[in-house]
Amino acid sequence: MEIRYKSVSGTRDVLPEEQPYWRFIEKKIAEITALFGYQRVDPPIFEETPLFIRGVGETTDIVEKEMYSFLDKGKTPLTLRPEFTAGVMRLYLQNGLHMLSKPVKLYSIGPVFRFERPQAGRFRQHTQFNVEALGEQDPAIDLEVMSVAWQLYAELGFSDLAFQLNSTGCPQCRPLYIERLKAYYREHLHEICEDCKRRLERNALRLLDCKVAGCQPVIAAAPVISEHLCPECDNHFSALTSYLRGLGKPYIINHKLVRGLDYYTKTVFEVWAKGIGAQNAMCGGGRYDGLIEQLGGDPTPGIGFGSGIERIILSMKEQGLTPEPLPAPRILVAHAGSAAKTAAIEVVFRLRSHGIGALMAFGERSLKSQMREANRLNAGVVIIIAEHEVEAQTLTVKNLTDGSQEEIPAADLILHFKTLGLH
RNA sequence: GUGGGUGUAGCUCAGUUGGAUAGAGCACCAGGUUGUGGCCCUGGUGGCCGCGGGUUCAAGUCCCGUCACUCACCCCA
Repeated sequence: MEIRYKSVSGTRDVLPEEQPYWRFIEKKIAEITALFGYQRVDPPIFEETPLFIRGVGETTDIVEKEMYSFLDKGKTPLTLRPEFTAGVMRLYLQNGLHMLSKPVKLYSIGPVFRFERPQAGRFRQHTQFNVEALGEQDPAIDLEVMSVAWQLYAELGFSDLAFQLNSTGCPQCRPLYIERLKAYYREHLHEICEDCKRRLERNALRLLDCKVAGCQPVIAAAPVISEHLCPECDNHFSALTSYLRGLGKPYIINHKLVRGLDYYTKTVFEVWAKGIGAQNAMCGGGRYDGLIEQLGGDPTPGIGFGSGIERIILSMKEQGLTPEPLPAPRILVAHAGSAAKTAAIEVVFRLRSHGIGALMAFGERSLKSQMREANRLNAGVVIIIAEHEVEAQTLTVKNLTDGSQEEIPAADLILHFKTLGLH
């Protein structure tokens, strides 16, 4: 066999063996969002390119070099969404959701696309669970949004979780802090790596999460943003942390936690996990109070997060967390002889029409082979039909768990299995 | 864009300092007496050894190139 076509770099196939993870996570998401009162929206996978340029930020890496952008046949510049937030904000404004009473609480789930070099826990197409709460500045909603993520991971079986938490300030206080940070770094220019020299001019906040060993002492002594917040941001942050303490949710204030996207203000947070390679964030998000106005709406606060499903699954596997199994038919119908095969087909369809899952043994193979198949498929019961059963108008029902078998009238088929509770 | 690692059966991998028809386990198929699974036994299907070039009497093995995958940096979920 010659493999002529293969999947595109950075994309992956989700095979049957991994499906239980996906169905389990989707089920938990549906339950938890319902519990918290979040409503699902599904924006399209592609939007006009300028939406993302404005929404994500012109100078971010995502916009500068990671977007899947193209012209359609009408020459309209389009882009496969690199994240959810911009599209959800567009959806919110265009459909008049901003006229609803606040907060408007929304979630989405689906693929996003970024042209990056793939590595462990990072793909060019990955799936995000995305939550947004719009129109509310109360720090209690920061807590609520974070708790959606928290509860999801907890119900999937994760333990010992802690939020990484920080505030990135607002347009009032952040620029002052950035100036302080830059001034500090200029005094230490000779001690930092080349990348940091570049960051100093392009994206100063990123200086704080450089991983080069030589830069660590400089980072450790750098000015800390939490000491440079304006009174409003400071109050917001301390209220949030007091709520977290009140609930007994562990959190770690991480002065080095910054977001790569321009729109974040005040609260930023991540949840870290093991088993996803050098990537540690299973979830990342924060507050973006200026974004909606920037996209043409009225000034509206907002907060949200994105969580990568593939990373959740990687981490579940790493930690040995198993999903619920998917339902599968427990009955296989085996047969020997052409009259028996016709009867077998009828039995399979009769079972299914009564909501009882059943599998047909295809082809004309030995009973032994069909029994092996039943075992492989994890069937609990095999119905055997051969010449004798056809003549006697009966069915042989074998229980694979204990090996017992009995012969029942063919007419009693449905009654028999309803009584067994196998449907 | 930069660096490291790896390319042998559907999957996980052996393959000794270059040497004969390229192997194992798993998976798949068949058989192990009349119409019956799991365990076990036997047999079978399945590989341009990533691709191209070079060195050599001889290349899966050595050299060069190339592509792919992978991990890490950058950045991010």
